[in-house]
Amino acid sequence: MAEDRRTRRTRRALRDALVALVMERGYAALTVEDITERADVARATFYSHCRDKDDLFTRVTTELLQELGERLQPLADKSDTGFTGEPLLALLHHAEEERDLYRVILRGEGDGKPLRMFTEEAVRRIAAVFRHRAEQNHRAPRIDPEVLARAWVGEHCAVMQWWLEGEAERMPAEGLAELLLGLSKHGRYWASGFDPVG
Amino acid sequence: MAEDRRTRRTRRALRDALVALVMERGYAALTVEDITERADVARATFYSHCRDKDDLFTRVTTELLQELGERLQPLADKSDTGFTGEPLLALLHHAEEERDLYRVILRGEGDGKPLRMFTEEAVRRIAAVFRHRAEQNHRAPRIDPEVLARAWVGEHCAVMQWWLEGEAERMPAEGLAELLLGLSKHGRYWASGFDPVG
DNA sequence: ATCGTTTCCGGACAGGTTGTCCATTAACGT
DNA sequence: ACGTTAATGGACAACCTGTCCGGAAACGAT
Repeated sequence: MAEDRRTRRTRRALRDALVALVMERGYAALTVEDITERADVARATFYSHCRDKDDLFTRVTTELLQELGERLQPLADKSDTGFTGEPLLALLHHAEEERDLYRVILRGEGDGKPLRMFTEEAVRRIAAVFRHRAEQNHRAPRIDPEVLARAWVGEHCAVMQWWLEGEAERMPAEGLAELLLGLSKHGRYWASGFDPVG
Repeated sequence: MAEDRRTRRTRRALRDALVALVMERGYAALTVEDITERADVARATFYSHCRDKDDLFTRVTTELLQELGERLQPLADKSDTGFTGEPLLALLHHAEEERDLYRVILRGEGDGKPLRMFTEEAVRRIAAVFRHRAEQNHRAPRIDPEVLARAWVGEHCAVMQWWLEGEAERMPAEGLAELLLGLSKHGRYWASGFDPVG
């Protein structure tokens, strides 16, 4: 009643084939047949699982997001200050484990929907954090939490992408988390060793 | 000897048709024939100008980037502190004028190349600014200028996208420039009215 | 206004990809 | 072992692509 072993195998194979091939040739260049061939699955079978290429990518992204959510769940409750330290670190570790998939998503491969799903989800979470802060804080925020969240996500995605794309050995996740926290707290002027005048 | 009036007309028509149609239906759903039909140009003519759809989008993006560069050129020389105030404002005004094209690019439409062209160009410029600062500054930067630049671009693109996608009347470019400057200088903790503890 | 050149047109072409169908075979869970 | 469910392979029309061509039209320069 749970789930047929065959469907599990097929879906996994399609997922892996997709990620591998996008890394090799880029999403746009891929044919459904390329994917099924690599996955060692009949082309007709593909269509009994997904509407099309985009649909496959979307499903894979959804799975990833759900898995990430399950990891963040327990951590979000503990730290009331929001997305500091532990949750951020969990994200980075997850990205390291699923490196290729993260790379492919952050590059904006596909119709752009996967990246949009990822960022929108992130914006929702982070905006909630900023709003939460605003509540239990005396001062009103200087900038709309929604905008702040988009800024946060934009910066973090860009840096994460740089981190994941690096050829050489990567900086440890802990180091990157420190770096990002520093940026959030003090801004880029501070980070560049520059004294703001204005 | 300059350029044939016909080619100018054709290229412009193709460019406008592309932008309009991507806004309406999204890049992926477009056919070369859709574009030529909207542009009122024969399909064969399209191929005497561009290799394919992606090529057209790439060319359009190149033009935009060049135009932007020409506007930034004179300003970059004046302000030695780098990308503060005027150049940022010029960027925002340019984005406002070419709103739809900017939107389409920032959404990551196409094969993602246009967005990559845009961000890579931006990273180059901004990284140069951070390096320049590092030189004529006593303290060494706390974070690699390259990373700092990617963070800058990620944040700014995200906020710009939010700004350009807004349905209602937008905040004036001057206001947004202030906001972004504040983020660069003081970080998001400051912006959220939150006192960094660590 | 004419003339040589360049671009545009429109129609046709083969090749590849898509998404759907179906009858048959194989694997599954119980 | 049995009934059910999924995978297979092959065939199908529809569509889109990129390329080619001869003829018509627009161009810039004289």
